[in-house]
Amino acid sequence: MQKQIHGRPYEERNNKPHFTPCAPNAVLARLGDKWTILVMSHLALAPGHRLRFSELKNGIDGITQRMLTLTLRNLERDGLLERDYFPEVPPRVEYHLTEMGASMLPALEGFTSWIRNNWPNIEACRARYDQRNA
Amino acid sequence: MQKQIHGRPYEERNNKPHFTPCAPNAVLARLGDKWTILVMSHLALAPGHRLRFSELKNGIDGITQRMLTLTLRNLERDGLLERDYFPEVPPRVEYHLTEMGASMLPALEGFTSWIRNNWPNIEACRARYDQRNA
DNA sequence: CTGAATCCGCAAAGATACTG
DNA sequence: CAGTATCTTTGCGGATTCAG
Repeated sequence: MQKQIHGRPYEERNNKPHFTPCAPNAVLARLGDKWTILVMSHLALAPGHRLRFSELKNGIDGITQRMLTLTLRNLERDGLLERDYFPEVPPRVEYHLTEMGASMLPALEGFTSWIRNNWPNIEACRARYDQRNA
Repeated sequence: MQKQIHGRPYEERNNKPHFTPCAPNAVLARLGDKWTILVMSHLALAPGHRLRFSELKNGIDGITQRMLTLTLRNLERDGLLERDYFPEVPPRVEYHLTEMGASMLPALEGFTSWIRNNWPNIEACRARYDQRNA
């Protein structure tokens, strides 16, 4: 396992940590985790790209409070969304995409359109592969 | 035609989007794993989109034989590359992108260009976030 | 309502040794 | 050269409980 600090991989060179720049994998790893795309998609569709915690929780089937919180924290840390806390009773917390977060949507959509077009073929390839190795 | 965003079909339930488990996460999860992007990038740059096992192994820093084999098997299963075995002595195995695999490169490049443009900002956001929570 | 704090199981990933 | 087999370790994600 490669050493990591703050989610960033690095290697030891001459007893000193040397960071290896690997941005694409870092971003894709986040998007590829179990819940991030679902959170981003919900915010993409929401009016003002804004939803409160409970709306996300209820809208994403099967997600636990813990995983939703962790996913939101990571996206907030990356600057893709912002957290708005309203000290009411009961408390209310809203999340909205930042400008950078919203700017990612077209690029992401462009890539996922490839997936949309090729997914049936991928599934067919998997089925054939699994059949050959049965 | 079913409603979709980011390649993910969804249906309206109580005026809210409800996503059905599907393709984009499956593909992004594969691309986002530790080695897949590196393998795809090396093949993208290679003449004829073709490299032998040892070239990939030597070109990808830190990858183990086991993980390279697993990564290649998964990509082969999805139909993104093909394995060519030459029964020589010593044996030689080459991997090359399929037509579908090559067709993914422009879309992927379009998305990763966003990453390149925004990566410095993401890093700055992370640094600020970590500083605030120190 | 929106989290944080623990504990735990399981699958993924690394290390190492062996093989056609 | 290009894998497979086995063992060990790591870390994600789920379940549950507590708190502001």
